[in-house]
Amino acid sequence: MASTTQNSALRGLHEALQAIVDELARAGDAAGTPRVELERPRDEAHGDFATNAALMLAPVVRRNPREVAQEIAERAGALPGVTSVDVAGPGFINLTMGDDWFLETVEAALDAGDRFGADVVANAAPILLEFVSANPTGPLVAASARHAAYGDALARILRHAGHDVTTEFYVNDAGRQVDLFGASILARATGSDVPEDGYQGDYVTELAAELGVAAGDDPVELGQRGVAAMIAGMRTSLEQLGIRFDTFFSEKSLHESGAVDRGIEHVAAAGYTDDEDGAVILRTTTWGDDRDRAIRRANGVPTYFAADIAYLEDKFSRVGAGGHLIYVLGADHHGYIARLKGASQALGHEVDTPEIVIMQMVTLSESGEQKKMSKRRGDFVTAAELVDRIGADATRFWMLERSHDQQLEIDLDAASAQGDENPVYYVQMMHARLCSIRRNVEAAGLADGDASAANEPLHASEKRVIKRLSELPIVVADAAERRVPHRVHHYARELATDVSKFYRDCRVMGDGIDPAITARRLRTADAARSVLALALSLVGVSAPEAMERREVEGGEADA
RNA sequence: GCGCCCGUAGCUCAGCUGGAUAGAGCACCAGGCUUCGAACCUGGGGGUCGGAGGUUCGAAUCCUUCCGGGCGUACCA
Repeated sequence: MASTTQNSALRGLHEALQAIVDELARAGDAAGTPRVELERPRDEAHGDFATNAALMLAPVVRRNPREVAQEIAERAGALPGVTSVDVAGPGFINLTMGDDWFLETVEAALDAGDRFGADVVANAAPILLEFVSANPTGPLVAASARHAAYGDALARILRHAGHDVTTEFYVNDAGRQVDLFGASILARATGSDVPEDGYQGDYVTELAAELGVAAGDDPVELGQRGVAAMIAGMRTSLEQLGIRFDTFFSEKSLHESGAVDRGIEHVAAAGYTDDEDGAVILRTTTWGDDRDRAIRRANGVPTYFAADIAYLEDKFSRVGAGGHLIYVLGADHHGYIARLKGASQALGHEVDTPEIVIMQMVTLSESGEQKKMSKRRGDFVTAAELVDRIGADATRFWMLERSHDQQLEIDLDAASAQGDENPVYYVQMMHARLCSIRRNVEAAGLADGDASAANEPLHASEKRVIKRLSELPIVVADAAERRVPHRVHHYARELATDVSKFYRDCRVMGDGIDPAITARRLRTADAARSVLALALSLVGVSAPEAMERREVEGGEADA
């Protein structure tokens, strides 16, 4: 059982409110019980937290919302940490918390350390998470960096939330495209024309030189060697981003092991296929696909989709009963959803698995102009170039700035800037500043003061930081359940902003500051530092203890 | 044609499992450094949440429809 320490005082409050509502729902003979929300009111005058519990419950028990609110409020007022409750508007319940509650929250965050908000999911099923899976016929492109940043952050968040996660990269090292790649390499090496639909980029020429290609080489074998080289390069690019996959899964291995043939037999034996002029067709329209799909051609060769079926079956066997599959696919793959889910059911699995997340496109712009990207023409920005230009932390931070179902445009001018335009440095700076405060307090020998002797109320800015800290477990749970790592990115920025205000209003040490206040504020600063570092780590961004001092621009200010 | 995603401030976008006066960053204007890091902070201007209907006590959020943009629609991989 997860301890309340890890789950924070806020989660405890949330659960207590839910319990009150559950009870009133039962008492009111309601069919179900609504899920109540606990949120931060926009206006701080409304209290520290607010809940829509009464507004949710009222319709279920067919009573007046304000009346229900009054009833909930009476009970909520008795909850630990709550100092006052009031009912406002149509039936909002506003809660104000006492200083003790805030101080406990700080201690809870410090006790939990990097396990704060961990193990928050109820059903921690094992998850096999596949992402990137870029075609190995070229280098990793900048767009793939979005998939990489998203998938890796999601894996980190899911693990923190309690899931056992395996990350996987599916390598399309089989089929016609690999042969075509080999033929393109050979053509580049020998100076002949690249085949139609072949790969044109300069990287192919470079690769040919690297591989020491000679005129008589076998294009098929060259294709395999080329793929191996591209995968090695992708691994390097991913590692520059701090991303390491648990497994690279070879499509070719499915063909070689006979798994593809077995998959075809499996769905055929289940009675879901038709023979069409010698080809084997899977009736995916049974499950909502807009057309049936060939899995074996008339010439006997299995299609790409047949390998997908075998891969799906292999994944199911590895993740085990109760396990869960997540595919992260590009927007240009949305047509796969129906057929993949169809294949899953043809194999006898449940409807809602595998889960497919569609990532929208990302584009890069510079000087107000969008950069074109075409892999065939070889005209693209690689992930490695992007990282060289703006750095790994900025790449990951920017790639996670937006929801995955939103198209994203990254302005390279802003992303490579060292100043205000670049929020990643703002967040890191706040972390460095908190580290600096601790260093200063330690140097002054004030780090071990008695915080409990502090006898003035907490400043609003200090309370605001602590409220934000208390929300991390909820943010993690939400980001994990809804597969939205950008929530954690935004959380980190909000926390950084709160830290900045705390820094402004609550000097930790200095002349005239009571040592007890110094001790208490240092606890808050330490907790904020710990949670900020944790949030950054969940999105794969580093939390430096110090940053290079930035020189004053120009210098003519004094002139 | 059909299918999926999107349309919120000048720009890039949060908010979308319905709730209080629609937010952030950037850009713009005006201020602020003798003390823990100014990569910062304070204030200001800027919105028919693409349009129109509907459901609801309440809609940026749900439904219908139209308009606009992206992507897809292979016995390619």
